[in-house]
Amino acid sequence: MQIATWNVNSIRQRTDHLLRYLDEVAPDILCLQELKCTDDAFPREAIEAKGYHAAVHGQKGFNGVAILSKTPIETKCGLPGDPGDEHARFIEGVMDSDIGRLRVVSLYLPNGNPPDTEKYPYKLAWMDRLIAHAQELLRCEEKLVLAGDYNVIPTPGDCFDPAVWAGDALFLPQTRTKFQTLLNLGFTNALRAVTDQIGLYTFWDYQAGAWQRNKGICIDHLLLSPQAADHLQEVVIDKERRAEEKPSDHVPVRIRLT
DNA sequence: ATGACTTGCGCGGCAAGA
Repeated sequence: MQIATWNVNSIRQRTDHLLRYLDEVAPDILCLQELKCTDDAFPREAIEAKGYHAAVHGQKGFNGVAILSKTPIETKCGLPGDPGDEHARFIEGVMDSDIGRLRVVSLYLPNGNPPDTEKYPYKLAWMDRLIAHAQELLRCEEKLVLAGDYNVIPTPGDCFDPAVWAGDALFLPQTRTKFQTLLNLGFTNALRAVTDQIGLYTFWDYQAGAWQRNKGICIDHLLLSPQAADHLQEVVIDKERRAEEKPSDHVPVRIRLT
C-alpha cells in the first residue's frame, strides 16, 4: 500500500492536479497541506467521487491540512499542548489497510521566517509540542506515519547551496537539532532509510527560475515508527508534478509499505 | 537587488510563503 504527502499550495487552485494524481498514482492514503480554505470550500464531492474518504481541518486563507483515504478514517484535529493555537496545521487519523491498522498524521510545521520575529519562537514551540505528542504516540507501539511539510532542511545535502540557507528558519541549527530530537525518539526518516543520495528535493521556489535551475530543498518528509518502518519497501518523489501547468511549489513524496 | 512568483482577501495593494 502507498502513503503520500503533498503541500498543494491552495486546494482550490490545485483540484485538477489532485484529481489527476488520484487517478494516475492512486495512493491508498494522501496527506495534504496548505489547503488555504475552510472546510466548506474543500472539494469533497470530487474527491469522494474518486473513491476516497476525506478528513479535513481547514482555515480561512491560510494553512489547512487533510487526510484522504480509500478506507474510512477516525479523525482528531489539532496538535495538543496549546489550546490558544488556532492554526490548522495538524490532523491525525486511524484507518485500516492491507498491512493492518495505521495511525497517520498530516502536518504543516510553521515556516518560522523571519527568525528575528515572533514567528521563529512559535516554530520552535510547535516543534516541542510535536516532539511531546510523538513521544506519547510511540508508546502505543502502532504502525505510525508522521507525514507532511516540516519546513526543515535536515542536512546540507538537502538543499542546493547551504550558504544561501545558513540564516534561514528552515536550516538554522536550532531547527535542525529539534528535528533530530524528533527522529531520536525512534523514528525513521523514510527517504534516508532507502538512500543517502544528496540533491533530492521536494520544493522549488516559484521565483528566479528555481525549478529550471534545480535550486530546490527537501522539506517534505515521512517519519515512521519502528512498527511502520518494518514494512517500508520504497520511497518515490513525484518530481514530474512540478513541471505541470500552474503547479504547486511542492511535489508529492510517496512511500510503499508491504 | 529591499527583486524575482503565487495565493488569499476582496477590489487596493498587502501579508505570507520558503
